[in-house]
Amino acid sequence: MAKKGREAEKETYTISELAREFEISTRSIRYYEELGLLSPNRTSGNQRIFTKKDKARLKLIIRGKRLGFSLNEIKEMIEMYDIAGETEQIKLTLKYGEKKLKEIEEKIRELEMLREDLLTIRDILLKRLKELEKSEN
Amino acid sequence: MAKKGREAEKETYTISELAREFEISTRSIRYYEELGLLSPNRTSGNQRIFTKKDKARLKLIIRGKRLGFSLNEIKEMIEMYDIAGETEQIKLTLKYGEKKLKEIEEKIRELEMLREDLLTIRDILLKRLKELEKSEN
DNA sequence: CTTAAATTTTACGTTTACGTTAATGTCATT
DNA sequence: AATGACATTAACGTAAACGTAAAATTTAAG
Repeated sequence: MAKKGREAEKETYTISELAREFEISTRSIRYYEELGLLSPNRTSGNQRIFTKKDKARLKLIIRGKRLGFSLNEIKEMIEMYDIAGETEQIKLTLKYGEKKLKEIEEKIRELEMLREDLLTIRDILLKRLKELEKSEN
Repeated sequence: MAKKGREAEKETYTISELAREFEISTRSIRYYEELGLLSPNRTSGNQRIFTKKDKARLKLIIRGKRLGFSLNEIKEMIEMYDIAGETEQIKLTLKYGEKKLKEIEEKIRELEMLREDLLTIRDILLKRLKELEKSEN
């Protein structure tokens, strides 16, 4: 395979590069590896090397966290990405995936309800504000 | 005011009734009160009595939790419901509300992305499954 | 009134998700 | 080969959100 014309974006990252980019600590990244959420390769000197895949995975972890999933739940979801296995395994994974999908859709619905609540409160406050400013004249 | 024809739904609840209904522990409910998220009245004997309002509030707390908000964030959001105060206070509250609204909308977007990811994985797994079942003949 | 079931406060324990040293090793540059 | 910046593991510490057990009321039912 011929080299691409221009330098490809960048193929690997150190732990601190990723930490900076995602605004988390290196400790967190190591902790995610400890729990099995990441498995970066190592240099001859035992330092972690993160590929684009690792980076994408980290992004997923962070997104999951922000959405209120525990690291354990995130791990289970991530394992879906790694299924290479047999029919039965795939079926189980699919079933689990459907469950997670429903949970996610439920979360979306709940967020939309919360959003409605806040919008209502905003309206109420805006009205009260108008009246107050009226009576200030 | 005349009484309604039929018994109204039920006006008050004990701590264990709410705990059962929401499938949480009484400890959690007491903890939420400790943090100031709830302020139920007491009987003459000092036991908590929860009104419908308290119940609605608890529901909000639980929803917030499921969506990945901390109890502290939830508290701040709940305080918006309680604003009776002056113009400046209302303006601050409105500003904070806009921020929260944006966060919520961002969460919705992220959940939708996660949903897309899972749907993609599902498709891939379904295809792989079909091929496996084909080759089993 | 008595008793069982429910509730209260107090207080220490636990889990999750990291923070924070400490002691040591690696990499890049001079 | 030495210096400084970055990395590694190990280990103890911490905040949030409860769990759990104990001892003392309170309430509901008989």
